[in-house]
Amino acid sequence: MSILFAGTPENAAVTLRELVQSGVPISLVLTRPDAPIGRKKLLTPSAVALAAVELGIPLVKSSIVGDLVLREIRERHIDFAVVVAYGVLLKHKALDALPTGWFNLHYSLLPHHRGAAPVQRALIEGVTETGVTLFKIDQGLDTGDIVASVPTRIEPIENAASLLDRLTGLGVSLLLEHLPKISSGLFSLTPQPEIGTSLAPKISRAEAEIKFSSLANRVENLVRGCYSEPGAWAKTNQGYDLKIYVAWASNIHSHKVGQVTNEDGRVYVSCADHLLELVEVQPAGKSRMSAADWVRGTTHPIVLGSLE
RNA sequence: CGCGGGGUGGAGCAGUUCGGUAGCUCGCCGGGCUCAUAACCCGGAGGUCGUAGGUUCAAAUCCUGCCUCCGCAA
Repeated sequence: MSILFAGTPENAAVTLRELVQSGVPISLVLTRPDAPIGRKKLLTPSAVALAAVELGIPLVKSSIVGDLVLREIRERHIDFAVVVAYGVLLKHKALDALPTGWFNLHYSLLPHHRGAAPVQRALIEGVTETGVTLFKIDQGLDTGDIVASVPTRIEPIENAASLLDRLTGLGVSLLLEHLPKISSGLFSLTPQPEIGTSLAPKISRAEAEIKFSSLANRVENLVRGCYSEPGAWAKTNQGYDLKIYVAWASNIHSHKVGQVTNEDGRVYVSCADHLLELVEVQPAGKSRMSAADWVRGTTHPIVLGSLE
């Protein structure tokens, strides 16, 4: 038995480590190539690449599953692949290269939230339930037949980062339960429902801009969904952008939209209906800080949002 | 050489344009008022102003190099 693991970001690396620790026979790891990161454009290996090296597992870095990669796969007699946030769409040539197929762990209850940002979208939309789905990859975007899934309730305090952490754990359990079945061929495939499909593309910076003319809990959802990347943000009347990392909708009636007020040591910004309490923010060019600290240092009244 | 903003007592900032012995809002310590308090009053400690050099009678402030944190863009 020989399994390929394909993935790129941190939660995929966590999954890889857990699987290996539990004795899953992973004989090859596939990840995206080193990418330039940050202002200095330092070529940085992916989290999965680092994990593979650490675990001593053969590693292939490629964003194209072409002949070179497929040769590696054949040489190692890979039976099937587990894909967790690899970030590359597979063509049929690649899909056909494995006898049993490629299986993707997706962080939503398919067919909801197909695409790159299922966790963030679920939070932004304010749904109360999501989950993890294991499915066999076909040529579509997260459209393959389902092996298994597990639902979970979204807690009111969760953000994209903490929810992803939790889903990662659920995903590992789901894999540990079903990989043996896939190995032995004792699994069944269920086509995804045709109704209820939705797409969850990556969150753009433009989408992460807060409109304080919307309801406070909608803004809160955006803040939670955008944590910590890309980070919900707004323009200030001081000329710089402010990222808002943690904020909670209150039931206090709002004043003038976008106006920042300081009451009883708490910092609020007015939305359409209620005040949103700001907890943790980051002015452009500064480090993250508590909203109280941010307000303490300001010398003029602050208004958030585009001044139109 | 992609664009840009910072580094000032424990925290967040002002002061830098027009050099001249460090300020604000908090926190902390002590005391007071109070049934009590995160409220109020009085007092106190705490800073080589990132770092190295230069200009000057005098540098947080002007000039040069370096370190470092961060936003945008990729």
